[in-house]
Amino acid sequence: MPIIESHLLQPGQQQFGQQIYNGLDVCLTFEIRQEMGTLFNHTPIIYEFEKALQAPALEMMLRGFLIDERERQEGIRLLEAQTTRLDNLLQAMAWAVWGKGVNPNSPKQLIDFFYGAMKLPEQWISAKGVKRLSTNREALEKLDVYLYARPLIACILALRDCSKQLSVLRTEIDSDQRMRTSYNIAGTETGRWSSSQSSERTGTNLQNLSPRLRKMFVADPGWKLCGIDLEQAESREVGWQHGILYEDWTYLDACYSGDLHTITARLVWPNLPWTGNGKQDRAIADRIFYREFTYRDMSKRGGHGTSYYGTPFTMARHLKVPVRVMENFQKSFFEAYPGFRKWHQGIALELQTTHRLVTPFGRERHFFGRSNDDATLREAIAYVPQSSTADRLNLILWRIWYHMGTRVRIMAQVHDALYFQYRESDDEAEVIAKALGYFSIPMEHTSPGGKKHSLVVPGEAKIGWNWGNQVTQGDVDKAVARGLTPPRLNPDGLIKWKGSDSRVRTEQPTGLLARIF
DNA sequence: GACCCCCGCCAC
DNA sequence: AAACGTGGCGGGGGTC
Repeated sequence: MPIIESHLLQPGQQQFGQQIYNGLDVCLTFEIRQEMGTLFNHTPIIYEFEKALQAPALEMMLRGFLIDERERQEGIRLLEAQTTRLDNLLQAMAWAVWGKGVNPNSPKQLIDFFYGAMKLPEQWISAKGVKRLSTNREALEKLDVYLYARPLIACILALRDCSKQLSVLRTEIDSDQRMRTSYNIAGTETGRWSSSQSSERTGTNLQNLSPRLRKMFVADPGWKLCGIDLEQAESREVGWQHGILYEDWTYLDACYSGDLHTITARLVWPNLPWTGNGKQDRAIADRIFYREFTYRDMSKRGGHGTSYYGTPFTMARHLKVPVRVMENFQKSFFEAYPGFRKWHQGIALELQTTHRLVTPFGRERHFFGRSNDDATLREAIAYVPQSSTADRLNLILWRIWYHMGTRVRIMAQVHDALYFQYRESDDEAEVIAKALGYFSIPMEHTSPGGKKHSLVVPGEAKIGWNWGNQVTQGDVDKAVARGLTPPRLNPDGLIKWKGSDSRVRTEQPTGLLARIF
């Protein structure tokens, strides 16, 4: 709260009032810093690390990401046309039902419409101990069995999807055609960054863009984009915990095997005719297990939830399979990887005793929730792998920023992936190899028997001229053959880096060269 | 009109 | 009884 109501002052005085306010604010920060000195009984390594991250974060925030205006306008045009078409349909149907229109983005109106006027069965959801009527996607999909509601539901879900995408496409960008975000380095419980609209109130969160919206983010003229993901980062951190704490290396070994999900499928369903041959076993894992789900699908989607103490009930809902199926899956999964039970119990014990966890990166977190509450336990179980992955990625980001200097420009951070651009005139293979070199973070462990183990999380690089994935004519043809809506061509999009790229940029961002040169 | 909460939904 | 974690944003719709 400003100590002087700024609207009561003249412009000159207003500035003075804000200076007083800012001055006092800085004093508070200073006092907190002094107190912190007495709190640390060790080198405040994470605090120093986060201070170091300010430089690359601020650089990204100042730089912004170039927007291809033509692509943005085209996206808006297509979505507006689709919205008009769908909304006309929806309103015509709504009038037929209750003699007036309905707003697909108003839960209140939809509750009146579906559960009142149409008398469909009410769909209740419960969250944080509160039950409420819902018209979210899951609720509407349950109403989809009523044939007369089906076209309405299809329209509403499609319209929500359109409006969600339009809001991102219409986000205000800065006058230099760049979208800027504000990264908050210390904004989460785990050490992940958060991202929100910029300090000028332009731009938006750049960490939750759906893939089809990413195409409008493009490399600067003369530059090319590289994105590097951490491969199975959280799973490997989980496997590492099982190993260093309980000497169970089964899960980490499965991660290293090259196909975690097929290995899991082998362990969970040992009586299938596995051969030990990678290709043949993959084919077996790709057989249908239940409805459209393959054994491998179950291992992949069920494994992640089970790792984080998901209940059979929730996971069954998520995968849309009977609870019984998930119960059997979990039982086998825990037998296949005994480290999970020990790890979950170990964390529960830690919550009861120290209320505190420390990650392999030295990040300490105190848990203030009730230590016998399942919700607290789930937070704690997720903490170490999620936090470690954040610190791992940010350490690599810092190294690339610090050591590669002006050769690269860091563009974005998305929790387990980073994006930078490099000059098209540069030696592409060398730049990427150098960046990948910074992904090495050695962690070693010697088992009681003397066997050495190490944690390795490789980086996987992609390259292109915009942030979308490449879409070729072949991809379009494939979609048409399957009767799907064909995706839009994107020859300049990201492709997996395999040592070279023979492409040439086909689309130059519009109206920019004149502005820059 | 400013402010706030709820809802739904996007990402990793 | 509750039901897998971490975030941020826009629209609706209420209050003041």
